[in-house]
Amino acid sequence: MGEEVFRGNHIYMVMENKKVAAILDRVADYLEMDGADFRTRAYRRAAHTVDFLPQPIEEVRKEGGLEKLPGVGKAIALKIKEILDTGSLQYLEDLEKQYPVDFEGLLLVEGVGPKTIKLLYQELGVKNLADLEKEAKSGHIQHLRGMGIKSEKRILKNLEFAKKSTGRRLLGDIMPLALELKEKIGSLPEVEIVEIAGSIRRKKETIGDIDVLAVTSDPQKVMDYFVNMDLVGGIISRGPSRSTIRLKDGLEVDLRVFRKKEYGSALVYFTGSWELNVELRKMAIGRGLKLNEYGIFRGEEQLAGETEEEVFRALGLSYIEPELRENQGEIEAALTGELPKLVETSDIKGDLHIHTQWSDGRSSILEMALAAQKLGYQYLAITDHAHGLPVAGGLDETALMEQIREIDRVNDELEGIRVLKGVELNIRADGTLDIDTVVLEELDIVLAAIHSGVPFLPGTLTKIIQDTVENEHVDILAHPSGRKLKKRPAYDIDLEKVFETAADTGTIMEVDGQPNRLDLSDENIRTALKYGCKLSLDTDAHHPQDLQHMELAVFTARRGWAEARDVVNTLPLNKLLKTLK
DNA sequence: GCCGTTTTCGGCCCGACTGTTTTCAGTCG
Repeated sequence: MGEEVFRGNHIYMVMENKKVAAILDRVADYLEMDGADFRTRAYRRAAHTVDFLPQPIEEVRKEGGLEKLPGVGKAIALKIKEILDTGSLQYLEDLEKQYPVDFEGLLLVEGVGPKTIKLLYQELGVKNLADLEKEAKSGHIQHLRGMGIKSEKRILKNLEFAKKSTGRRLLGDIMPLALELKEKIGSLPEVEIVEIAGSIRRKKETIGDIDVLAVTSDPQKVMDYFVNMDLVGGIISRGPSRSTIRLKDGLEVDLRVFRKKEYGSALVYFTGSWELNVELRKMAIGRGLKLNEYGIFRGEEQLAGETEEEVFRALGLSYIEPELRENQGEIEAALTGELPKLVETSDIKGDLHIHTQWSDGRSSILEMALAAQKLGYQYLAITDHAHGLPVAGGLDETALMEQIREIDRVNDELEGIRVLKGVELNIRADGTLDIDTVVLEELDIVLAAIHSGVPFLPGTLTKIIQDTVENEHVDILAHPSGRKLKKRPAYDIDLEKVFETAADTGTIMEVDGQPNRLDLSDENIRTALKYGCKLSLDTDAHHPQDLQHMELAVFTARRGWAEARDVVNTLPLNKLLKTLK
């Protein structure tokens, strides 16, 4: 399963689940063009199920479990089988022939949806963004049914953004901006409460837009301020309770205003996820209630709404942390009181993956240690690259021994924090590690990782990683999947096998908090925990400021249902050292 | 197309905003 794609020296697995989900989603797009409301929804739901499946869809199929998946019935199960067998879906190809349009591109244009795409294609033959631009500029669109001059102008304007759209942004890049917006809006005296909702609050690894909620006595004034902020590039819509702007850098921001007694239900609703909202509303209906962003109602009477807690309680649920709200089992856990007590940033006692000037970092050992001390840590591990990674100016055995002595000196200088001696080994194509074991025995902690540019033979990686995990000197497998967000997918590794081995040997799986890594991913973390693996939440810092990325590692771990007891660097120093043996 | 402590048939989450409409469709979240 999984077709192999060669790119440079790397072999990537095209993930079947994502592919199947994308095809089902595209079918939904086409169905939506024809206004097939509920069939559209059915395909979307099935696509979502497959997308979030914790195991390969092929496996489910082999076990005969396709039709047991939520949202998958006879018809869609058959289509999934066809996709797995042939790599494509005849049904979709027929639809594509009927409407040969660049759906993905056209949908990027704000305000253009499936119905408009159909209209544009049938009336004007618009197939892609270039066609759309041509027809809009020549004034043909304004004469279409349901269109007008304003629609045409809007399309032209939004086309510019669509053309340079970079898609979703990284959580780590967006967070500072979101917090700045929150602060600006919160600084108005009329604003009683302001909060960032949406996928940022759920800490998803990539973000499509920013959702802001505010409670205020003067909505008019707040909206005025919002659409006129200096960051604003354009106003998409504006109303008394909701406005949408586009920032100068292209990102969309929504502001919605509520009354205090609605705030909790509004926050639940606009935090999402969409899938969770659907479930919550169904639960409300099942209890003879109605749930919307204004509260939980029996008839006209609002039973709950001011806080999230009371909204959940009214549905018989305990409070669900935003990071868990993906309709991935958290409702069931909330019903039975089995939600995890998620790890928090304040639980973290140290950082176990840090680089310095000795390899490709920017700062000295002492500078990193002082920065770590400021964060209240008890320890940090210096883990510079070993020499097998020439691009990073890695250390050989001699240099590493020298660094060990330097760390001793730094430790003598410091009080209240301990610098651990470590290294980040590079795993070679033949599976060997790039530092002699005699030297490894001098270290407190050993990380091993795959790095780009190593020409592994197809199909060998899983075994090599398993061997690495079994190596008695290796404590932590760093950024295990090797993915880089928006850049490259994970390496062709069967992580479940790796987790199984790691749980056996006690080797720790890293959650790397670099904004474009977040590796392991939330889904991977949940799987690793099921196998009984321990985690280390690290920053892979190359600069003192990078130590702040611990938050991203924690967010990701929380999305993976991790508790403090699953994470080794929540341990105090002495216990950590025992764990590392 | 899916699904069932109302149901194997008849439901399927729901509201704001815009632009085009004389009462609503499309889009978005």
